[in-house]
Amino acid sequence: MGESTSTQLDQRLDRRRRILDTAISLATDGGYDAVQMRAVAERSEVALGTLYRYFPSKVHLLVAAMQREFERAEARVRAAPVPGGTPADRVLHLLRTLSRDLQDDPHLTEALTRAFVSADASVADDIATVERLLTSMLTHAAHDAAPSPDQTTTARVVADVWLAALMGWVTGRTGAAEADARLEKAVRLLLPGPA
Amino acid sequence: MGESTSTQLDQRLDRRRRILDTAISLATDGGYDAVQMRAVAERSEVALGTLYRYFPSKVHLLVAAMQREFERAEARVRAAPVPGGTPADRVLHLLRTLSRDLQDDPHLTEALTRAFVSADASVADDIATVERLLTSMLTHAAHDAAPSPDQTTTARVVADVWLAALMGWVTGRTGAAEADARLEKAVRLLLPGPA
DNA sequence: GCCCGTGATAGAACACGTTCCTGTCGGGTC
DNA sequence: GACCCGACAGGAACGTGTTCTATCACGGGC
Repeated sequence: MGESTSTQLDQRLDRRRRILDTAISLATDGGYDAVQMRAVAERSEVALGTLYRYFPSKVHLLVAAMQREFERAEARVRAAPVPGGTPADRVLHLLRTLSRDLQDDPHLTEALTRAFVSADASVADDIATVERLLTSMLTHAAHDAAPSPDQTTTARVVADVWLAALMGWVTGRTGAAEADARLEKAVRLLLPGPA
Repeated sequence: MGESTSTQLDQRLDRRRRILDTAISLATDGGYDAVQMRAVAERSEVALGTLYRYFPSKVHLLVAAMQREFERAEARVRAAPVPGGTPADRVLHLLRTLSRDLQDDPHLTEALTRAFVSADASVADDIATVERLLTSMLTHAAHDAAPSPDQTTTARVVADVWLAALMGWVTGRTGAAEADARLEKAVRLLLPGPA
């Protein structure tokens, strides 16, 4: 019975993984609009109702996918120390790494960003998790030790600016270069670095 | 003929004004979801196709409404000098005024914010206009003279944080008080003020 | 006076997110 | 072994943003 229970759990986890994989794949190919719930269900070989049982909306699905991606990114960040002499340098290095990853998959970035910004109160928990992962990466890059409340606030401000830059880039309002420049400006204003 | 031409133009402008009024009214009552294109058309007494001729999408419509609201706000800001002894104080005063206006109409704020963040490349121009109005208000509050490029960048960063705070508030992720606190923190970090 | 193009109207039609219903199956209970 | 229950498959149905079609009204040029 222990075995059969774990098999059921395995099936459930496997379905969930397949769904998230499909969502990421469709998003990578065609962005937010290409992640159509019927298509996700078909390619994941689950019924539409089952998809909705696992993720109660398209936004939930994509934010969950974002969460998984961020967890992997955070693991990578934790694995190796962030290079750079000052907190500002290290944070910028981290942000540039993230930006590069994102720009490698523009459609995926567009899909996840659109989902993130169109999340409503019902997704607040998942959004909070993503926010925590991001600020955690930032404070880890800025300071080795546990961050002070003040440093956490600063990290959140940086995250805000990053989100806004991402939005500007996704909506074609600002080029990648300008987004980077604005981000650098903000970080140098906010974090200690060389004069 | 001069008269008839101007009559046609008047009709066009009047239709546009009616549509925007309706959108604002519906948004004020019920937020983003209540601004349904069929309802806007009916209450504005235009056909659905006409509505789409004037505004090619719901997002365009709401961003145009946002633009009109911001133009009015900017006129008010320009009309009287912003009180406060330091740039930081003045900017915070302005932001608090704006926040109060917004919190007076939470549904309208939700509607306009959702539209703003779900804008795609086809709305880039209107979005840019809104951004200009906002940064213009900010630099006007911070400095009397024409702003330097550096000051403009700072204003944009403040605008980014403001947008992020707005999103957090709209999505129910952060309370109004916390949003205000984060904004204050950011402004004091970014702008010159009392030590 | 007549014709034509332009923009308006009414309404059907379509796309996709979401909900709902019905039947089926596998696994635990007695 | 019979039974029951919860989860899933398959698919219809619904709501709303968006598009399309058919028709009409008006104002300017011949």
